[in-house]
Amino acid sequence: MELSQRKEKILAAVVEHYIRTGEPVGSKTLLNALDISVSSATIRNEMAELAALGYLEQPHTSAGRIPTNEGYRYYVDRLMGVRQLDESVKRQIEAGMSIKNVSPEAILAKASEFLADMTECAAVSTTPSGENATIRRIEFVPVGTRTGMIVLLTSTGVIKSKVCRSDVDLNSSMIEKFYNIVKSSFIGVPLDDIDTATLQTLVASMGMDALTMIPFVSAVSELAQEATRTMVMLGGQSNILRYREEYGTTAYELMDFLRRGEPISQLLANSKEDLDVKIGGENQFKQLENSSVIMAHYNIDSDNRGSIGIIGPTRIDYASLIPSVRYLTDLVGELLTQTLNED
Amino acid sequence: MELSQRKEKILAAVVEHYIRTGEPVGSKTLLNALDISVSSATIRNEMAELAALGYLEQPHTSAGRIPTNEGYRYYVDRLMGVRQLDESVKRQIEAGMSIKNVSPEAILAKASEFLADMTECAAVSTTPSGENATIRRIEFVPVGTRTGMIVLLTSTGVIKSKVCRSDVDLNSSMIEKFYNIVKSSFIGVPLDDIDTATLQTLVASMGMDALTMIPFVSAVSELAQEATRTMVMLGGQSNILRYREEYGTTAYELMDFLRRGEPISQLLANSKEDLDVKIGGENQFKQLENSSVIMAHYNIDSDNRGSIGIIGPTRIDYASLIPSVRYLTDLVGELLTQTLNED
DNA sequence: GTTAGCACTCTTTAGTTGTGAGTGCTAACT
DNA sequence: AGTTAGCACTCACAACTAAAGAGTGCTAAC
Repeated sequence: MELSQRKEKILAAVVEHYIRTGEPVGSKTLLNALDISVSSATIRNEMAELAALGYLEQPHTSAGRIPTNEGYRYYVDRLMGVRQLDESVKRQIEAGMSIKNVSPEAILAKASEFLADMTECAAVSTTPSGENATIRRIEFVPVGTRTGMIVLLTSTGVIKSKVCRSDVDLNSSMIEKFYNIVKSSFIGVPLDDIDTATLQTLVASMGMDALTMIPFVSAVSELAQEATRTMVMLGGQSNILRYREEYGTTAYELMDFLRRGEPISQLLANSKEDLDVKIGGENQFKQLENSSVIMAHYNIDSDNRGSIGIIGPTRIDYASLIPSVRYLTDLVGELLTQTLNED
Repeated sequence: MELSQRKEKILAAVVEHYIRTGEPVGSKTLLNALDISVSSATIRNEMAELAALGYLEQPHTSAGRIPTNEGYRYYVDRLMGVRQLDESVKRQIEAGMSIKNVSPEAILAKASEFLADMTECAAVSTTPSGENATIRRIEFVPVGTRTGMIVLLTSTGVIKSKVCRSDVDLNSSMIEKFYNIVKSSFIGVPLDDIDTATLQTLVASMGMDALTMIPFVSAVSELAQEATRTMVMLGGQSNILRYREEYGTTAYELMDFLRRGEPISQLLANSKEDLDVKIGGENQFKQLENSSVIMAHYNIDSDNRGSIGIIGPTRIDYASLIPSVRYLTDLVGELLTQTLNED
């Protein structure tokens, strides 16, 4: 649906004013905000048509107009200036993310935290998906008479470790056996393939050694699962309360939804675009019907991607937040690429 | 201040009724709740005196009475029956905490999460303090041509690891040198002593090897710091919103306060009692002036203790939550002792 | 197509009134 | 002296009314 230039101008002004003030905007207000030489009556007529087209709505008869979800959508797709990010903001983001010598998880946790503070929204991020990753290496580090730490390194550069406990005292022949098992059954194997079925056949084939090896083998399996699972990092839940006005009593449901992680993970994974905006009901989850999500994706390599996003009310400041999310996401992508590929 | 038996009965009834309903309680209501053969007028007189003594207050002239902080305090200290925990609740807690093969952090995170769900309050826990802990062992696991994982094991059984990156390719002589440094300068050293000053003298004494060793040495130092730092695990922030009524707009401040971690850590550490209840303003932080904190401490050994607590409105159900917090904390203490002492 | 003008709608705020819960006090009772 | 019935009093709360104000939609003229 193509709108006249004047309608577009009016729609944009309504959206921007409403985003700024949270108040329905009337024809007179627009007259001031808009440098257009028509009267308020004309604007009223145009607004009435915009309402008929479904881009604006009235909370009640004698109030100004507010954008509908379709109104926001039109604005985001066609009207919003693709603002270039201020140099100062860029530097602020870079400063915020200048942490080093840390794990991918810590980088992403920091990203959520920082993005939440910066945008005053709730922020989420997911760890790299690591699809098709295989086990590159496994090490066993004895730390006690019966305990050792197993370190797993994936082909995507992720390192996971876990302490495990043997039922009997460790000795060098056991460790040797463990490394044999690792070499024959784990190295080069895709992480997804390490399921309980595989482990059972493996254990079965070990004969009388099985019992002592079980803790080690299952530790490897848990590590493999951890390395596969994309984790969701959540930051700034409390920012939801900044928008009490628009959320009312549903604030609790939203916070609870965010906490769950799993649906967020789906939400982010379902988006194929490089950068995606979902407005209100466009989100598949009803808990988000009054929220907008701005999300971007980072790519470490073709098999290894993740997402970062913010969640706020539908009257979020799209024009200035979208570039921030994009820039931060790109930056995190670079940081992760560095971290994971250097060795 | 010693109250007459009848006054105590009335105070207890007011507290319990108010905790249950959230409504100010009047003399007639008490008449029903109390199996006492006096008239409402007598109760009114008694309540007036309790108010004069500072144990009760009136939101406004023509409303019933609600307990003051002092009222709650008297109730908690002297009136509340030290209820024995139901067997079913015990089993519920045990079931909730039956996770195995995980790190102390994961146990405590789970404890916060579970306790929050169970009590419908926000819950916090701190990792063991590890005072006076020393470095027991350090291992280096090569994982790439230039990267390796350093594993640090403390005398208290805590294991921390970190990936670090060398500026040059690793070779066996470097690793040997690293182990020499470890043996001479780290093993047996208290974690607290590993500060930047010590490291500088250490690096200075290494002469020309210093440059290549710096990443390793500083990684050890970071690990030592991580192992010292008590972390705060937070669960169920969203439960704050269950008490919108009592928190109103301060809900945001409270959530923000919880998120900070550091003050929580102080709060928990400042309590010397085995189990401690802080009511409203008894807390040193003004963000908690409308909240009560129930906290308990676990002891792994004399140098190694931590805390678990819940935070809710002052009209929290002390009688039934205190035993739950205590039981869970004891259980976590046992779990951690097992985890940390077995090797 | 645009605009001035005006009646109309509907929210918001303030003011009014009535109701009910609950108190505090007094005087009588045990 | 402690207890109780009785009653006047207070005050939040809800329901209602009135006035104000913002903003619209429509009509008729430009």
